[in-house]
Amino acid sequence: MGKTGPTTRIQIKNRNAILDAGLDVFSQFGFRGSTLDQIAESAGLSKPNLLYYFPSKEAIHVELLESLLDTWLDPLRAMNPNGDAVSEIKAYVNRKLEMAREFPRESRLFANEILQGAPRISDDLENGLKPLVDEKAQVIREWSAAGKIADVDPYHLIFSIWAMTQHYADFDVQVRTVLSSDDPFPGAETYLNQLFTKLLTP
Amino acid sequence: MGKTGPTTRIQIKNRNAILDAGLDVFSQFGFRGSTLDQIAESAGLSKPNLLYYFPSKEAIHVELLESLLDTWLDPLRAMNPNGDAVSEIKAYVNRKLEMAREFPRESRLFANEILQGAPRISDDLENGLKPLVDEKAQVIREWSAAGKIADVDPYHLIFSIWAMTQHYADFDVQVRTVLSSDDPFPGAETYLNQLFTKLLTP
DNA sequence: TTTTTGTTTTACCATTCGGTCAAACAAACG
DNA sequence: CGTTTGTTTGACCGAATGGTAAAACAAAAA
Repeated sequence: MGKTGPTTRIQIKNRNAILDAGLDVFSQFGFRGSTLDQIAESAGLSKPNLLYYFPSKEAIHVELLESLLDTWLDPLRAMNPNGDAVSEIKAYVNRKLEMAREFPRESRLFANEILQGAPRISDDLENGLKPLVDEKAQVIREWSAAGKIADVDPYHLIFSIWAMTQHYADFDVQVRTVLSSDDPFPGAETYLNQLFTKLLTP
Repeated sequence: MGKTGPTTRIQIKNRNAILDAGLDVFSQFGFRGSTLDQIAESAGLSKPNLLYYFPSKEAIHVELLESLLDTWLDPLRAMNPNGDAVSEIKAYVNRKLEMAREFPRESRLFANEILQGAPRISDDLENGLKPLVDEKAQVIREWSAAGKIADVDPYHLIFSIWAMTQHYADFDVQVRTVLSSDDPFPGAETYLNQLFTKLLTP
């Protein structure tokens, strides 16, 4: 794969297989705990073949993280400053909860990276996540000032949304142990809607 | 160290140094991502010397986790069924937040283990954590039934307390990036007290 | 068909890993 | 003192790790 070749179908297929396998493995063991052999086997390729598509273990990890952070922030981006304040925030909560259910591996990949000090995406946090959060925090602050929602710290509000929704993906094992493996998501949705209704209603 | 020797001062000192170093390293890289050399260096010992006090890498990890889970659950145990319902729950929240501030390494060690599927403490979750949570959930349910707090799902209430308090330890890097390295804990305490007051007041 | 381009495999390498062993060293005790 | 007990070290081992080289193989273009 010298230069930026023509990108054959087989390349697309194998790169996707590798990224999917990498997501499986990295999200479970973190970067340092994952091995190329694991990823290769999970992708159905030999290790040298895998390294034909990606130059290194780190390259797979970085590509996963960067493409992730974008989609991960989509629900927050979608929060509409001109919509109904309480509904917008609750819709954001529900979208985040939906992502925790649909993409638990992505959530855990991200959690692993942050837990370990975000060595590979601290720049993206600073340049991608922070400005967006600042912008949306300002929107929330204005909603508060206008009396459309209760007066809450917008940053900690956002943190609490992240924490409670991602908890169901990241701490899945613990949650299911406590709930005896019932599907936690229906109950979580009810609880979170109740919680944010009470918190935000002015 | 054959048998259960007399436990000299030097043993106590070195075992503690190893456990502290293990906590440092494991909490940052997870079990598989940590190496004995890292732990040994951090403890100021040679690797063979370290293995004179602990039979294996896993033994250090298990000892850390098991001694942790107990103290980790202390704040929940301390929730008094005969106290004032709202105050008891809010006191629990504050104790948990305090632990996240005082013992972030322990929080991250635990988070790492759960993230990776809790391979080494799933038994303790089942036999230690779950019964306690069941017991306290029952207490909360009775508080709800007696009209002392609002009607909330007790399990998801507990999950949300865990999620929001531990978030400040586990996602410390992200939180500090967003807040530009202000100490997040004072704001967190205010926010969480506000949140749980609104949620729980009947 | 030949040639070129793209793909996969086999064999391999240097380093790091968890862990062992025996010998050296230190402390305490008689 | 000498001996016993407890502690530390240096040398080492087999397995796993991330990664490479070159050749074999496949597909398509000429």
